[in-house]
Amino acid sequence: MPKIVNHKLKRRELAKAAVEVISNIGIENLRLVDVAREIVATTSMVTRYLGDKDAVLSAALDYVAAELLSHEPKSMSVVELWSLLYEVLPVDTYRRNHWKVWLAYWSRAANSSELAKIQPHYNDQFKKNLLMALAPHDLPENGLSREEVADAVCTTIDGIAANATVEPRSWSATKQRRQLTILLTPILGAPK
Amino acid sequence: MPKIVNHKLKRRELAKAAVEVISNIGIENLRLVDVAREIVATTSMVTRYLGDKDAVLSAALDYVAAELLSHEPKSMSVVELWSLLYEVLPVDTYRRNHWKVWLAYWSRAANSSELAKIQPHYNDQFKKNLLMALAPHDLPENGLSREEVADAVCTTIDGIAANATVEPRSWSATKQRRQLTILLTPILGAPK
Amino acid sequence: MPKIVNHKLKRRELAKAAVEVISNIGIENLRLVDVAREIVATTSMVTRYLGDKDAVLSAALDYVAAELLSHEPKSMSVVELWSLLYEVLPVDTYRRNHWKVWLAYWSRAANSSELAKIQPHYNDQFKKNLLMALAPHDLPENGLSREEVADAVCTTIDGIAANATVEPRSWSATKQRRQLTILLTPILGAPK
Amino acid sequence: MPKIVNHKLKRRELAKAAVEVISNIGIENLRLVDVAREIVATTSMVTRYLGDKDAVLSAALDYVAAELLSHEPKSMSVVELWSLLYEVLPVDTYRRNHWKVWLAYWSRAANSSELAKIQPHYNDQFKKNLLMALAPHDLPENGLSREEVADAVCTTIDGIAANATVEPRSWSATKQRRQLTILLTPILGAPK
DNA sequence: TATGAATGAGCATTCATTCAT
DNA sequence: AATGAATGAATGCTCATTCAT
Repeated sequence: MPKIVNHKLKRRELAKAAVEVISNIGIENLRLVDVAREIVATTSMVTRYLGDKDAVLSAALDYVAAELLSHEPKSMSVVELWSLLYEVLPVDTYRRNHWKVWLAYWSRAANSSELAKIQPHYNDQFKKNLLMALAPHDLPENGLSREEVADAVCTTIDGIAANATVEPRSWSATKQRRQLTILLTPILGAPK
Repeated sequence: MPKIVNHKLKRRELAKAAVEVISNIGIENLRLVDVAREIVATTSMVTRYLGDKDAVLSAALDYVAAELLSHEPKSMSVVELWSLLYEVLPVDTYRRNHWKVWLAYWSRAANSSELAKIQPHYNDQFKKNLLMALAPHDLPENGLSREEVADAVCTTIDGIAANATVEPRSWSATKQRRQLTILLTPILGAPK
Repeated sequence: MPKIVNHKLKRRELAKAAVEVISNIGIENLRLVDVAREIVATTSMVTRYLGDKDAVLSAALDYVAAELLSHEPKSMSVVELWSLLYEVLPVDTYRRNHWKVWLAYWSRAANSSELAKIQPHYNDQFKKNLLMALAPHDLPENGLSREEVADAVCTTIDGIAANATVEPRSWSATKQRRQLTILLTPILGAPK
Repeated sequence: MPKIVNHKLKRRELAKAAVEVISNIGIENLRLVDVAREIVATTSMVTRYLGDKDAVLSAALDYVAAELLSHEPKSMSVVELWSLLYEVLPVDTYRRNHWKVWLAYWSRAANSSELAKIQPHYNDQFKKNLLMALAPHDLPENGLSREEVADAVCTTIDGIAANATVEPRSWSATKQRRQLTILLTPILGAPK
């Protein structure tokens, strides 16, 4: 009987390698062979387990999104909520690398209806988790629907992340958190 | 006798073509020859006047940024300020195309210190204009520095634009403006 | 205890699958894995039972030739003879698929002495059957040897089949039979 | 000003090279680089002037068809007509090589509607020339339409050529001509 | 200055074959 | 006997770049 491999695991391993490569050299320079070398595999294995170049980006996105969505959906205190949001920002190399994958995705998705289909899936999930977290809280009286609040959170995070990923020098962790606080306090209530 | 060409004009013409191509097929698929064909020129002219692929992107970005910065820096009424911000959003195909260039830029700039140098230049200019516009106004009492206010504006616009460009279907012009209003009213004061 | 398989049967099964694939996608696009999938087997089984690509084509040819030669060699009436010839033509999808295998064979055999060896074997058999069928009949007085008659029959069938397989639209069953009748009546005598 | 090349001529030169390669190693083994080497060019030139692999076959077919159709369409004596038909057969290496291209075409055209479109074009032209050649003659009284006569000629030639190309050893020039005579005399009248 | 022919490195992709189990 | 994982050579095709005119 032949060797049996865990496909899911292999895919995950290769997806992680893809994240590494994309964040290091960028999607535009990504060669399948780079992804392969990252884990000492062959190009053929990349195409076998992940597929073509767009599929590689897809898998990479899936990998980083999984992390964003890794926390259990549950109601949480205001303090927990804010710390969750702070954690998502590209405040260190690790997070920044993940955001680079998002930027790469945005760029390609803008011209690929196939890829564009993917983001809503993750976004919806993230917003659903968010709404669950907010569930028990009284939000400031500002006449916003919960849906609008969720969108505002996503928007703000994306805006900060885009800038901070491209210009990490001028967007310190402190500055990122400060901006998040400025924009979302009126909507979520102060982090306190 | 050599033909005399207006370099500046030729560059601009080619840069516009580059914007067209990037927004149509994406930076990752852009070939120099596509840019050339857009205005019935040759590849050689693209490299002569613009340079390599990164330079083409640079020129395209310059072209779309020029529009953002086209309005005269001057103080303006609150109404004027808000309408300026509304106009920047990717609410129609034309604007969306311009934002696609920004997304392409973010993606590559995240891995090219050369390209990363460019954005701050435009951002600073935009923020300077913004501060000049805000100059005579009393902002809401919220303890923010003018610098922070300007950053918040940029951040919000970028966040909305990123989402709306990738998913134009679910981000109507109305929804974009509503989000902008929600996030910036506490900071700039109500548009009214 | 090793599983006992009927080699002959397995070969036949795979050969049939090869015919299917060749007539569907063409020999030039045929991948061993396609043949395998056709009967839910593995590539390894194809190579084990049939061999490499040329061997696969060989087996496919053998499969379709077997059908041509399936009728018992025997003397037959003129009516029977003509109906046999009519049946060989690519008048329906099934027959056309078989002829596609012959066309594929011709193409490769023209440059492979190995493959070229095969056809004479089938042709001789077919002609022998034909001569046996003709045995009791008085052919038209035209001074042809029996060998030449047999060649003429083969030639005519091949010529019609080549055209009708490539352009089924303009070669209806009626037209094929008509052409056969036109060309062979002077040689075999009228069908009726 | 750059060097200007005669595209038509270059295409023709490359098409000839393609014919050479196809007849030497077969379409299934044809690599673009082989075609290129044949005339000391590069792969890029092949794709530039001819296109992809199917286009190469197309061009090769066009080249050999041009020869078949090279004679001026005109009415001719019976003797001239027969000698024209004799000349078309694969009686020598040169002609056989051309027929190999047709066999390669048949094989692929059977599964490519794109390629299948091509043959009728040449066939119609050939038949038109044929009809013009036949115009002044009284054909044998056999109740055939001129169209049917033309088809019978094509069919016979194709049938002989297919066999003679695959098995040149057993299909001498004499045998080919003899077969042609046998089959077409009742239709066209004796060659004499 | 401008053209476009020619180059050739680069890369994704395909697929027969090998081999461990 | 059979599986299927892994390999890696092979190759079509792309495209920036060079260069002669």
